[in-house]
Amino acid sequence: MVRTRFAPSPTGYLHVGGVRTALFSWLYARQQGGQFILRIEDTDRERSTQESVNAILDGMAWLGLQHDEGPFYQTKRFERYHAIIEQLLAEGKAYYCYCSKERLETVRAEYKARKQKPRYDGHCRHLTTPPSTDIKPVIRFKNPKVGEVVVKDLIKGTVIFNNNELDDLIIARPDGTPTYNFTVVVDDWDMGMTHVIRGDDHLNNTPRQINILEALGASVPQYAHVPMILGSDGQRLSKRHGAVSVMNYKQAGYLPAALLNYLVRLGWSHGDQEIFSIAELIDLFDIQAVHSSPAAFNQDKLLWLNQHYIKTCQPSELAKHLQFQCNQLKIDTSNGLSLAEIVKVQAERAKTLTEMAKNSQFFFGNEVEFNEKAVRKNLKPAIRKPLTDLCDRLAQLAEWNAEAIHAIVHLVAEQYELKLGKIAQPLRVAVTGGTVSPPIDVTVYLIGQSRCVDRIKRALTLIGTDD
RNA sequence: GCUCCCUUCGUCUAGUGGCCUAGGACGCCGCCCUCUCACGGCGUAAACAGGGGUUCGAGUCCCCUAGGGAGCGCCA
Repeated sequence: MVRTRFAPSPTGYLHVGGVRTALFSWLYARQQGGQFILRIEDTDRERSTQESVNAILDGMAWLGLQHDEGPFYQTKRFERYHAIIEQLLAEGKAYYCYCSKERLETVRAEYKARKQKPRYDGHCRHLTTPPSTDIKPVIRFKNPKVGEVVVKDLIKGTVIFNNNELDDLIIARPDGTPTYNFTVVVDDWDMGMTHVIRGDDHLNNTPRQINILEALGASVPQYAHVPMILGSDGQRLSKRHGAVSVMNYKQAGYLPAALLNYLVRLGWSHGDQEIFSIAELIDLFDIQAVHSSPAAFNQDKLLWLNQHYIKTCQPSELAKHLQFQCNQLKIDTSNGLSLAEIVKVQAERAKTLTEMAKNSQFFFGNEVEFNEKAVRKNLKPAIRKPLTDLCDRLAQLAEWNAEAIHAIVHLVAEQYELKLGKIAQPLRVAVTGGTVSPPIDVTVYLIGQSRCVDRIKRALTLIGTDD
């Protein structure tokens, strides 16, 4: 049974890079009929917060990346870690180190001066009796001094590390709390992880973890180190590149399906296919086909995908998302107009739901805000008569539907020998306040008869008298 | 500095020795459609980092160089 996990540390928001890793992990588990586990790595008590935990949980839920087990919290597993540390100590596979931080720094500097990788020199490795010192010791793992560790990475291929490059890492602090490289190992082992899919910044940690695993007599999982995501400038993706937290994307009006589709195509592809449903991904995704090189995040392409999903999403479903956006923007939608109807006509003219909400404000409320420039340009004296006429005809229209409205607009245009645009655009400004909207007939139809008539009348009062 | 990773259009990518005068997508630019904005359709420009090998033949295999990145914590 395949078991994968996502193991973020709750020290901030849920980053899109983390989401991509989680997605890969989740897809692999789903595809293999395995299980996906969520683990919160909160051993850094200084920086871990409940808000961050919530952000992770909320983000994963929003994206629909459901875990089968967990969330497990490392802070609740300290007894287990202690027990393993005691065992390693007893077996002579770990030892107390009384070196001062100052000494450690000196040692590192010395290695550096000798053009070698800075590391611990194993000073306390063979101590048989504790030295007389006030220093509370840390506990270090006895890393093998010779031989090599071969990592058969599903993405990076075979990577070989020499043990003499590795030092004896600290597995417990003076206060007894375990450190990262140790807790992951114990957890992955205890939780039966068969595949460890994580960011490639952990590739260098892998040989140490494998050594601990072997000292514990545990089996070594398969590894897949996924490259990180770059910003548009080729640097590691960070806040200064814009939104990096998944919740930012929710707020900004992106659909989960779009984000997921975008993220999966960053480093993975299936021929020339661009659009993938979740079901297709579960079927087609191949962890071994993930690129070993990093990829840059491209906002424009995400926007394109988002619009694609907006255009293809069920109106009733989209309406919920639009409602969320309207609430955020404090747009009152309680005037009875169906959001699903609005969504149908606005889908092809919005890349995000936030944009859609903003561009749909004229559908709500009674009053409309007239754009000064649009009024000046389109509501000129010459249009007064045709627009008045149009208004009357709309007011008298017995059957209020887009076809009938369409016919009336054309009729008035012909009557005054105006090109359609010459009457449609002033009408648009009159009923929406601006120059941009869906086709004028459906726009007028959706706004409704009485409101349209009221708005046109008001627009008529804005026309200057200088003719 | 050391160890490890990476390198096809601006970006995401196809490509697994001949099908490549390198394909698709986003974006850009142009044209068409058109009542606005869009959608859509069509089209243009745009890349194998450099150098050596191997081979009849290399984007594809090997080596070197250059460039980029990660790690080298009592952070995760």
